[in-house]
Amino acid sequence: MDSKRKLLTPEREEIILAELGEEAKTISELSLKLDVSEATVRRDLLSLEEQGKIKRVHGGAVKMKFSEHEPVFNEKESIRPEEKERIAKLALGLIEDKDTIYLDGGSTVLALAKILGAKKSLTVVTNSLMAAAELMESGHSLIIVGGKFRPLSRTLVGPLTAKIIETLHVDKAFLGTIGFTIEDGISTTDADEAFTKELILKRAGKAILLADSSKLGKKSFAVSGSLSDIDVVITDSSLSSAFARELKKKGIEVLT
Amino acid sequence: MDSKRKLLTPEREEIILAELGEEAKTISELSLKLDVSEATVRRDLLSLEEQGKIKRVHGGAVKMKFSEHEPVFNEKESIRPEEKERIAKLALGLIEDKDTIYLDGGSTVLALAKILGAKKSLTVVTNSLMAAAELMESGHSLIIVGGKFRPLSRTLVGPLTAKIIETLHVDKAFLGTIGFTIEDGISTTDADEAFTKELILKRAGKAILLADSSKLGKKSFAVSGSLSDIDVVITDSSLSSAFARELKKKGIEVLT
DNA sequence: ACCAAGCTTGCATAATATTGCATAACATGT
DNA sequence: ACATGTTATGCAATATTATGCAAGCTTGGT
Repeated sequence: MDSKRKLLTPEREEIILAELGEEAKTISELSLKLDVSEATVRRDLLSLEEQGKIKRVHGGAVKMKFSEHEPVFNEKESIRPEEKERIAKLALGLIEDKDTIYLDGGSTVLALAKILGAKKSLTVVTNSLMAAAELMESGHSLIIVGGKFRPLSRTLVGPLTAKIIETLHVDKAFLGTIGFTIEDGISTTDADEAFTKELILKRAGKAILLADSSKLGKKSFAVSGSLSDIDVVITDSSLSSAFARELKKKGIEVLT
Repeated sequence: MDSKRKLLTPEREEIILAELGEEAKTISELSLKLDVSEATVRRDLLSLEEQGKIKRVHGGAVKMKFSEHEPVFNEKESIRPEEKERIAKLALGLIEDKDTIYLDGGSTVLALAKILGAKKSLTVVTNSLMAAAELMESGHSLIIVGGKFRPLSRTLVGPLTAKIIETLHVDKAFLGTIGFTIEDGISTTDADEAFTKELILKRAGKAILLADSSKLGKKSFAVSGSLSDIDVVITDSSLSSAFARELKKKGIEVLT
């Protein structure tokens, strides 16, 4: 079993994933198997956790359980699943254990909700029933913002959402959007939806926009806040460099 | 059982869940099986309870009835589906088109949510995500009360629910319960849940309790309001006539 | 009211994680 | 080939977490 040749990081990660496929493994088991120090195994596991592929626990790690629970709210097919997933993984890297975060509606943010199992002891506030369904059994503390239900996005929106949002503060807010431009910032098709987004922008320590590049430069009907409310934009690699430059000029961090 | 190495926390938890799937287990049984101290078993059980997966009882633990893997819509594990359905139909008769109603958690109220399609232009306020899922595409206007998510009942509970409930008024509130006695009225296992029930009782024109006869005379931990807050009780036919007489004496309408 | 069994809490200890740092391996440009 | 900066790895000191044990309190049954 033990090959002489030294294994590269991605090879080790592959093996780790395969091992974890069957059952949980301890650090020492993996260290022995891979013939590297436990410190290195920990670093590998850390990296895999950042990618949302595994969950570290005291003493070892387990594979992420794709909670294949019943679709309380059945899901529509998302258009670019792999890009959304990549964006979600970048967003995951911004979250620390014990954070209080806000999750907005939209399929990209939903992709983030699905991999939140990699973190511990989060307090998640959301207006998205899809995200809520995803997190029901995550073990994280879950707070749902009340309000009028908007069937199209399956989110809670409108003036009533202010009642709860205004009493809370979140460390990081992850928002989705329909359109995003330099001039107007984020915009959506529904005024109530925009209203709620604006509320949470004010209550968030850090506002993080998740938007695949198809949203950039597009403008929709109802505008929420301004560009200056956004701290970070996470998007995919087909972002034009001109757009990226503009954002950075405004002091917005860009991750791709 | 090859106890070759130390088990990781999630492994233990998984085994515990599997064991409980069959029947209730005592702490000492689990301690023996997992080869850890009883203190550790208790900590594991505590964690599982926080996740809403089990319920701890004196001497051991049992699996939660509303367990994660159970499909929401085939919630046939409800103990008496046909009686709940009959109760729901009676409740439906109290609802008029264009009413504003409140739906509480619990399987009996959920049965009512499932047949609300028979009515038109309702405004439905609820703290139950199960009911919300049911009504998502019903065409009725849907308002969800925000708050802390309680996995056990899949409802929103606690102080935050007050933020929205207190700004609303509903014509009729349909409540479920764990226990119902002449002395104390309705009672549940969770203080936050009780708190929210009490709130809605104050904001409802008419409070209607849906309770199959197994709930009557039973008393649980946390009491919500008093008997005088209830206007109507809908139950099944195996209600004792003595109990019915007591209720009528207090001015409560009884439907069976 | 009593007792035994079970629960909670605080604490000591062992196991595991994290961090900083030194070194080795690697890549890059000259 | 060499020097140089970068990354990966291992090691060790320190911090954190999990576990078991024991004292005191609570529960449930008689």
